[in-house]
Amino acid sequence: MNTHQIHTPLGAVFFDRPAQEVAEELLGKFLIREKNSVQYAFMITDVEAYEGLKDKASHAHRGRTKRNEPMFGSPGIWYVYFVYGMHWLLNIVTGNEGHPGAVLIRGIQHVSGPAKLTKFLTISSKENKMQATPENKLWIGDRNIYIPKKIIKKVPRVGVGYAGPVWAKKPYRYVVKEC
DNA sequence: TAAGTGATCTCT
DNA sequence: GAGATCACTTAA
Repeated sequence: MNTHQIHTPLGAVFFDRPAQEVAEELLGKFLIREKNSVQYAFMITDVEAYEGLKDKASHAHRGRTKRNEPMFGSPGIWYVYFVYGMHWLLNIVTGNEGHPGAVLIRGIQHVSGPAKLTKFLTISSKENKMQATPENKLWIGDRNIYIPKKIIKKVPRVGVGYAGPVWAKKPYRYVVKEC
């Protein structure tokens, strides 16, 4: 394909860092989906970080299983899993191979809610473990937009009460404030 | 506020 | 193999 590339695709270098750092910087980046040779780009506005084995809210905290295996994989692959019998959730894997970490993409402009997002972009198990690259028709691009720290809200993650008071309260959800 | 829905994980 | 749980959404 010979499309004019206005976004720089983000790769392993960007994602091989702590999930909290990647999460915050993902705000203002673009989630890009290609359908029928057309690229659709949406600015990321809401994310959550899941970092390391110690994070009790993370799927990885009980160690490696078949389900959470992608979290232990190389930075910049997708971790897509099924919950509540009906929803797919999209995560990008962070940290080096063997170190479990991921950022849940909760919202893009005009689509709030992690399960609505995957439905809207037709994301499911097919994307699990795939590299986030243009070739795979689902990736994250940088259009060099700067989100001022002032308008980033840091709040507790959603639906993680089971993690206990300490981990449930960590402000690992990053949201771009509405203006 | 509660139900829907099924894969996954943790016990027996 | 059984039972509980779950990074959610929608309708009431």
